[in-house]
Amino acid sequence: MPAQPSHNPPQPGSAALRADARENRDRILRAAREAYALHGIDVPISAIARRAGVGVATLYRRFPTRASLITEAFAEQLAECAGVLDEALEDPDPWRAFCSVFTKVSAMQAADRGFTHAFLARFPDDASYAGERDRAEEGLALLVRRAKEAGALRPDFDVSDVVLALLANNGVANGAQAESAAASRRLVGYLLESFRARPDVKQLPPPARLELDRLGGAG
Amino acid sequence: MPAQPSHNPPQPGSAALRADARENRDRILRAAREAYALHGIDVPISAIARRAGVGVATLYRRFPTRASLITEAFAEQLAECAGVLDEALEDPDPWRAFCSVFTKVSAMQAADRGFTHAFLARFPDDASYAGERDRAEEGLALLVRRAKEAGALRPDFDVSDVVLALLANNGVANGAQAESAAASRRLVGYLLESFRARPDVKQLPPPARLELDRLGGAG
DNA sequence: GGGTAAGTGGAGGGGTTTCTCCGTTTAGCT
DNA sequence: AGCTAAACGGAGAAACCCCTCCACTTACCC
Repeated sequence: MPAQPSHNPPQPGSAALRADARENRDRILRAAREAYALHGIDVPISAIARRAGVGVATLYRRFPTRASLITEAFAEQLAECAGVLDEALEDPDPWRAFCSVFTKVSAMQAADRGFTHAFLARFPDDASYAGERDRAEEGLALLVRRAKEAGALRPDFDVSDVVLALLANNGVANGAQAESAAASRRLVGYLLESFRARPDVKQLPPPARLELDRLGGAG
Repeated sequence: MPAQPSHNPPQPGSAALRADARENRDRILRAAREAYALHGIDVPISAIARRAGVGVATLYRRFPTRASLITEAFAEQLAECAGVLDEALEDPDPWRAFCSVFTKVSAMQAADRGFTHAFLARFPDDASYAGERDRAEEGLALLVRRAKEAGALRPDFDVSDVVLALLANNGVANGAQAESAAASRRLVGYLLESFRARPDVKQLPPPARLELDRLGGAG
């Protein structure tokens, strides 16, 4: 390693930063996550800077645009989602796997006001996440197919119904204020019950063409 | 009628207005409804004034605050909701009545982006709607009780689950952009199926304490 | 310790929004 | 037709927001 005088390990996103700058960067991300969880993504940049104890200029040097701060702040939770999916894909019981993903992601939505907006609406903007998104969609489709083949998930369930359910849960999570966790749990209970395969299936309205991108955020 | 020189009948909300003022008031309300339906309640006042062909000052004279314009603009749809409920209360089949209310209100939500926000969030602000709200809650409770007693609605259904379902549908309506109508129909289909009484009821998470007021809008 | 590039914070430009002030216009009664 | 109170519209004040510029400070290598 001849041309690398730096001796702090180059971590992704904060490589080759001076020690104080790195510290500030971390505090900004922490402050952003806290603020977004409490008040949603509409929190002004200045409020995040104040909470982090830095000036706005410092924030803007690390995160040149508002959207970049948002995507970075939620990268961790996005990874957690991917982990939930991976874990579920290893579960031998397809229905339990399906329930697990839906339940856990819904709980994350309910716990963090800004999560869904960042998760759904900011996805297409940043090309670096395109691969991860595709992988998630593939995994989800696999999960759904397995659950159907096992006879646990109703046959007319569409992959887009996952998005539908997440949007519905988002509406509850953002609308129910203090009760959002309990409300979300109950909605998930209802929805999982109707997703379950039954002998007397009734005709459903056709699925909507929902994509993970092209979704207008709410909240 | 000695002390009433006016000969235009005093209509609610626009009593004793000069002819041109009344005309403008109506055009403002029409413009507001159109704009809110298309773009949600975040549309700036100036855009509504422009669409109505009046100046901002004219708008502000009739509707002293932004919120007052919103409540007035949605008064009609609110009345439509009340009509839907009244109609359902006269239906001899309680389950059909229940489905009808949920389906129709959900369709209204999906058709009009700003509807829910105005409907839920603006309710408590204006005391004049308190009576109407109480009446709606009573009617809804009656509808739910009847449907349960008829053995059509599952026994552990809570009245707050109506709010839960409307919040969920709102999330879909606001998030699914162009597909919101189809998406909403499908969600309603799923939810109604899980609300229906069944022999093999599973334990649900407990209901959340949701009230029609105290709801943070998502919109 | 000293030099220097990297980092910092606050002031403010440019944009949007809600709401107000005030000089001008007009409906409607006589 | 003339008068007057009612209604009008546009400019702009006040409060936000996102983002940038620039004079000052500080970490880090020698």
